[in-house]
Amino acid sequence: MAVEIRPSQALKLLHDLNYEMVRDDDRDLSARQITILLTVYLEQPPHTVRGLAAKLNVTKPVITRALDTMGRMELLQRRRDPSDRRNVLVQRTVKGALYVERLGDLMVAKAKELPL
Amino acid sequence: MAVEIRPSQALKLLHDLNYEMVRDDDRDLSARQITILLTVYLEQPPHTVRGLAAKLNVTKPVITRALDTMGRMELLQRRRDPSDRRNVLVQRTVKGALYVERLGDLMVAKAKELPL
DNA sequence: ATAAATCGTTTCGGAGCCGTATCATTTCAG
DNA sequence: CTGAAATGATACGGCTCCGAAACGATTTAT
Repeated sequence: MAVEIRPSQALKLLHDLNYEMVRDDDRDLSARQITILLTVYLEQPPHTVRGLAAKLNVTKPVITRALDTMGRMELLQRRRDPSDRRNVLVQRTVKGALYVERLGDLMVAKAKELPL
Repeated sequence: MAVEIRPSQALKLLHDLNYEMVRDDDRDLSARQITILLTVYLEQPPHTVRGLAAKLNVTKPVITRALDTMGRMELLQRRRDPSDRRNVLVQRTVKGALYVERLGDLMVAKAKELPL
């Protein structure tokens, strides 16, 4: 039981966070894209297209397209698996790491500002 | 300083929350839609199209379309302002209140499960 | 009364994402 | 060595959303 938070605080935190993301960025990531990004950055590699699709309960093209988009944004990158060249390994990037770090810091800051 | 949370916890919370929303719902709300919804439910009325557009730094048609979509979902409803019939007042619905409540509870539950 | 301003909606062409089905490449089994 | 299986990418038609511009309805100012 690490983090104690009340529903009204949780909702305000969620609001403030989304608000910042909508206001700052022109293009905001979808819930699916954020989930993919955070999965790659928080969970143990390796991450494959098939594995991510199964984990998120979506079809493979969804992952492929998300990798196209987030690859263009340089938040994630593809790497062919050398040991089985059918696989594509999804890996972090410097830019993506900075983005995720900024997101975590923003959330911490917003949580600190919450009223009792 | 109400809620203390570390960046790694914040990111995991964000991940888990988005993960649930992606897995459960077929159609997930965009960041913009969530922000509009929570603004209406958390901040003081009245909420107008123009006011919401200015607050979120988006164009008016974005709000109109979001109201179309979330109106079809019965999460929000439009009401003509009787005192100035040019205005549209954005109001809560029973279904929307339940949705928001469920969202807050889900976030509280996920926060509770976070590792130290 | 008429013109200007305000407000929300609609239209338009363009872009992104969806799921299904299919494809090329690579690996594995017989 | 050849055919089946596995993996990720692509083609397709459909749907939603986007910003800019134009529009109708209403209110306010002259």
